[in-house]
Amino acid sequence: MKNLEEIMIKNLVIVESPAKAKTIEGFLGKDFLVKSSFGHVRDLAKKNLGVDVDNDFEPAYEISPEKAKVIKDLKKDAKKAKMIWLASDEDREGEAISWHLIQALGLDEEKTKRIVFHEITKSAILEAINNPRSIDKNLVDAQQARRVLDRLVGFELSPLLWKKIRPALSAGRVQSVAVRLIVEKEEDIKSFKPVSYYKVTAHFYVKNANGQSIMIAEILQWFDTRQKAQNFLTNCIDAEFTVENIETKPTTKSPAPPFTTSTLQQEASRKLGFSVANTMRVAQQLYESGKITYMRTDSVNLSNLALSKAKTVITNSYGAEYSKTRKFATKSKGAQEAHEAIRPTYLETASISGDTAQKRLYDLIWKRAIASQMSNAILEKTIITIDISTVDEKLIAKGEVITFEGFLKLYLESQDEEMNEASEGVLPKLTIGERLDLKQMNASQRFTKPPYRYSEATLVRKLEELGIGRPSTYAPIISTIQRREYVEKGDKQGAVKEFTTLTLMDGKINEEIKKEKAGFVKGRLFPTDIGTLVNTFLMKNFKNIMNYNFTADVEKEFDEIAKGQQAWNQMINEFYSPFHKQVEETLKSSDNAKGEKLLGQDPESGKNIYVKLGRYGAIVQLGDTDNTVKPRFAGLKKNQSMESITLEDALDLFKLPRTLGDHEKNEVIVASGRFGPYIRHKSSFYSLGKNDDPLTIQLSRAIELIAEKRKQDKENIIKEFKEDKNVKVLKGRYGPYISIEKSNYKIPKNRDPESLTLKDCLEIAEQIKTIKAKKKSRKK
DNA sequence: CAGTGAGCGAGCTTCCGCTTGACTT
Repeated sequence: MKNLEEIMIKNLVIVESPAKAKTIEGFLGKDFLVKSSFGHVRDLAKKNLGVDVDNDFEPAYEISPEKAKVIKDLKKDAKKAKMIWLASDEDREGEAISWHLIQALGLDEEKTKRIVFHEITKSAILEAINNPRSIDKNLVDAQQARRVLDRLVGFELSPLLWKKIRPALSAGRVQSVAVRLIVEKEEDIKSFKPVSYYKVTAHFYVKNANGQSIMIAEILQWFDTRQKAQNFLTNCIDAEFTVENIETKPTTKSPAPPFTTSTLQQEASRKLGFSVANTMRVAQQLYESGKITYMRTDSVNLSNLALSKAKTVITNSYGAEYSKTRKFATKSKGAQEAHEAIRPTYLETASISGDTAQKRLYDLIWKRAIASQMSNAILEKTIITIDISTVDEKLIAKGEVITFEGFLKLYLESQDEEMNEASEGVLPKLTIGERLDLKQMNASQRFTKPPYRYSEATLVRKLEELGIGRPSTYAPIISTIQRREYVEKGDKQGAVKEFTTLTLMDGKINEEIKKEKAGFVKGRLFPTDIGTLVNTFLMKNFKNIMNYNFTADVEKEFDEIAKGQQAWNQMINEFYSPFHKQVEETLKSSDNAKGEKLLGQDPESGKNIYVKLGRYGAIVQLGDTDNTVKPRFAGLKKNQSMESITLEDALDLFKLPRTLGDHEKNEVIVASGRFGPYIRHKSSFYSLGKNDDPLTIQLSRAIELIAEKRKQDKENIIKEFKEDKNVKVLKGRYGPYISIEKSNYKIPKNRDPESLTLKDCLEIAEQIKTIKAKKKSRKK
């Protein structure tokens, strides 16, 4: 039976994703075999440049090693099929995938057809089958131009960094600009000078249904000095407050469009605290289990089927007045819209089974998609203007009441940063001309805020805004720039700030100094020394590549190629000739790219002290390298940076290592290493505590630390063997393990660590070693 | 988990965009 089926394959359809293949196969019936290419199948040669720059930029393509099996299987199926339908995505990359498939599979054009659809519905697919076309070579060429340009930029700039700064660094059209954004944000924050101002608010007693309450109004103008604020309050001491005007106007709020990759990443970060990578991992699980549509998309479009389904769901759950069918248009630069927006596959399914993360992300996607098809919310905004008899300034109270919830019943998009405290709620019923009874008036000191550092999600938003990167690359970009150590994710500490408040109450003005702790923010992106250094180097020598518009500009050219108005290798030539010259000139210039900076002279020896980038990070150097005497080096501390370190800081760093004295007839030395400050004693190492300062620590404290560590080590011993002192069973951070000389081995779960014999230990170690060796050889 | 850093200079590193898999017989 199985054989019969295989022989009778009439049609082979190739899509990009296996989950998609499964769905489509269900629509098409038994005459169609649907397979997946798993994305691109060929790429430029991994070694060397992969592009022949002397021969019209001829690309050297090879089947990606991890795709060898895919190609082998597809070849087998293609041989048996009467017709092959290439159904990769309808965009530049998708067109190229189809073209590469023809080449890699050696397909006969006579029996090959290209079809496209951008929603996975039966009707869309049948329509596609009925309207096949041939490969759009112009679109393929646009992709080749994109690919070759990225390779040339990446593989010429990176080696330049290896020579000029340090090995294994990288640069590219996308990652280098992402780093630039973060470096420049940090510069903006550093140069920011907060300005203080005074904001005046008044509290009035008012009557409402429950008796008495308080209404808050504020002066829209700010006072730039304390004196002006105080003068204003003084003028108000004997003032009368009268309702001058009440303005009420209806306004509406519209729902946000359904999710794209970028908006999903942002909202999951704000509402669920997910990292970009986590969001994508969970979304992939939802997609593979058929719960949501494709999660890498730049489109806000929903299929007609989804629109009508949403209408039914909303009408049934909330009533027809809550439904409003909307078509959203994509705004973002360079969007290619090969897919639908991200939405639940079955809109009638409001919640799913799965783990907590899956449930929460699904809930977010469902609410966002449904809300996007709901009516506007209708609000009533009220503005009450209050006259002050003694001054010109007016007090304003703002209120907002929802008269029809609409989509707000379900979902409201969050903001990235804390909004100004707009106390908008229900206002009391007042009449024009009514006199108001003042409880108190405050003039409170505020400070303008520095720019916000990027989080992963806000960086993605910025990149998308600039048209840099694609839905499939936002998460990898973020991990690349962190893996290269250009950028670090860290927390922003909230600093305590003092501010002045003046209060007018019962005819008197009181001054009070208050303290306020600014919010602690998690997961911000900070540039590292090396990130800053590489950015400075690239900005100096490759301003054109680093330009925020570079991608947008070359995209315009890719579009021309796609329209057949320009040959792709001609476009690349026009870019490459000057670019390559730039690279060669930069290589020649004996530029000091290690960021070396003279901090001053050592007051004792008069030798120069520099800060620069060493092989393992930033270091300070005492003495010059051209002398016969070897200079001294010391690494910077964790919280120091090349940019801000001073001569005094550097001199402190050279005070280590220090000898504290003798203990057990051996010297006790304190020094600073890769993992922070430590004590060395009898060739053993002891880390300093959090509150110990290596510059001031005393011998007594060091002895204490040594004793503590010894005690801890003893407690960690589960088992020792008299026969072989090198083998031990120990308790570690990740559970019990076997230590043999300097290597550690995890104990299998089904073994009891207490009862292991020496022979057992050696056997376990041997097993783990052979498994590891196998894995290594397979990787190669 | 390990406590370096120049110089000498083998052989290595690197891009962006598409997609998930993962050992045996």
